[in-house]
Amino acid sequence: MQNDRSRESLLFLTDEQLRQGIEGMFFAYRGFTADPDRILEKYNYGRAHHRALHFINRVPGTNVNNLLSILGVTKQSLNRVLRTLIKNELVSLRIGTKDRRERHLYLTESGKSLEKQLSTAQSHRMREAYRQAGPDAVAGFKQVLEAMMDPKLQVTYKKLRVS
Amino acid sequence: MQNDRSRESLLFLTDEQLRQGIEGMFFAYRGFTADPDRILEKYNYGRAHHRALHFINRVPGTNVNNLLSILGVTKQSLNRVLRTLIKNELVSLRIGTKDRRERHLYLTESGKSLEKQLSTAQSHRMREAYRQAGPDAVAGFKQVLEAMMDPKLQVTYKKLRVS
DNA sequence: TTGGAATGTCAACAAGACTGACATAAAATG
DNA sequence: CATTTTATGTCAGTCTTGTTGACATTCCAA
Repeated sequence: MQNDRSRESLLFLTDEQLRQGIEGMFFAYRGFTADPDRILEKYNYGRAHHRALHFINRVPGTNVNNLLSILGVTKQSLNRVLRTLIKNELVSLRIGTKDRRERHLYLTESGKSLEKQLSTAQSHRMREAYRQAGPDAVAGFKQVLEAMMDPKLQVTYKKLRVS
Repeated sequence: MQNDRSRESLLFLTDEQLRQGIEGMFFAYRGFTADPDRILEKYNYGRAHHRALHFINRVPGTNVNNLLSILGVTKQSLNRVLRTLIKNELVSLRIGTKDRRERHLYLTESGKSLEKQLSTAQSHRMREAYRQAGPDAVAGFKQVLEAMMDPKLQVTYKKLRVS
């Protein structure tokens, strides 16, 4: 049974198909980041700033540790980015009421504005790609992406979906 | 007519759907690079080396300019990587016969061996994701990826497919 | 009260991208 | 033949984003 399924699946998974997937991810990711990158450049920010803005917007009031586990970088690395964003008043800190060690992160109005600008640009390309490919393709796209994630990130991804 | 199509398309393209796509790309790309990254670390190479190895393997005998346009980096940046790979005898140079300014790049046996190791690891995850998602999903996945690329890279991508 | 967790900060470093300037060789062109 | 353009390499310097390691502060919890 297991054997039948494997054999069947392997039939359409040629090396060529896999290679196409690999190169597809590589080239598509370039497109995926190209538009926000152009905007970020104007403000002298980088992709790390974008990612922080995106997820603070997605999970307002998140603490630093949670953001760290989503972004998968070291606290020192994130801290540098957050320091800039706070200094420039795109992000605000609120000390936790329950646990006062925790810093809860929020976007300020300017932060929301920049995040909106970035996500609009990125969504525009995504929307166009979705439109060209059609609804069925989009469903498949998401299935494959989800299956490609590390299990832990898959959980993180799904949690974001629910909230 | 244009209007009908737009309205219809917009129906399934909620902000939530687009956001999911964005986060999906972000988390999936992490998974996509995770396995090769672990191997590269052992040899003190980075993603840039992997990309060079991948495309030299894909287009044996490519010249530097062609590789530059595929990778989308500066020659200084690529040169640093190539220098290391040539020094460590993973890549070999041959001066062009027709145009002797050109350097044609090839993988040596050790180069092929490392490339194989990396692509095997990366393909394994891709294969698993494909298997889990199924053939239809894979077709959709590729359609969306292709539509997400910059037009120029789309051409590059297709050229690789043909050769 | 003491240990540990959450957070922040400083210093040092590396990869990998960038720009700019310059060198060389060879092809192409007037 | 002289000049320009192309392909490539290299040096120097900068930036972003990641890393480790060390250490301080705050404060919850046993």
